[in-house]
Amino acid sequence: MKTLTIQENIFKALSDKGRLRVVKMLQKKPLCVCEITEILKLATSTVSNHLSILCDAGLVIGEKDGKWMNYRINTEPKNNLISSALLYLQFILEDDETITNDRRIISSVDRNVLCCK
Amino acid sequence: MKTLTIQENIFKALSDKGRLRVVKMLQKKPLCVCEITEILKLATSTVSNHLSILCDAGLVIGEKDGKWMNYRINTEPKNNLISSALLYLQFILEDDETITNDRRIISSVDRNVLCCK
DNA sequence: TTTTCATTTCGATTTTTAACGAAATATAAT
DNA sequence: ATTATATTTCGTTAAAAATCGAAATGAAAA
Repeated sequence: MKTLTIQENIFKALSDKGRLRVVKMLQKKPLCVCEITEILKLATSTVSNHLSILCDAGLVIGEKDGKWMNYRINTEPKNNLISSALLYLQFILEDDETITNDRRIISSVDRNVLCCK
Repeated sequence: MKTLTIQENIFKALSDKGRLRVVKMLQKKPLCVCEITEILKLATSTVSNHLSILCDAGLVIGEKDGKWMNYRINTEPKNNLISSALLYLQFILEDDETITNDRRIISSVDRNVLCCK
């Protein structure tokens, strides 16, 4: 059976506060796991899992970029349910305190400094 | 603190398959708890809880109607995030098997027959 | 006013989801 | 080749959500 899968996945993917923050960050620029980890203050494995959920929902795309994985908003969604959801996500939460703060941080950090320990 | 509340509630509210089905049913006509219970095949208390979550999210309105509570889609949302979410919900899942079947049932049942035991 | 009945609230249980650290993987740098 | 490091996978634990039945509520019907 298993109907409703696509939409269910989209809403489920967005029902987590952290994942919503990730989407709103990626709207500004692609990010790697360690950058997102630094901002969300979660374990790397947790962030990686969140990203795979967003990818499964079709909202986000992950691409290898040298040492890193670059995650970005899916710009060519197969499904118009996904593209309309992404459109909706573009204009919500723009003035939210957490979102604007997250974006301020990502615009000022250097991946090479942030990720190397 | 507690930012992201409104949107979080909307997505959380829609992240449950049963609640999504309720919204899609209410798009066709207002329904009482026992009608929805009959279709979702869940306990009355569970359905009542789902409805309160949808109401809290601002997607649905509950109104006393004689013996019953009528639940309907919120037609005058205060928030444009809610109204745009409701707009989005109008055109998704229209050809989904579960949704069309739910709607077929609600259009053919009589509340007075269905609810009196 | 007593009964009936639709709905809600409550308490408990089960299921699902989030989170973590450790280990595995894979790739770039040395 | 070996080391370093970014990410993923795995196993476990903790937190949140869904579900139920029973009891409470409240309004309509008798």
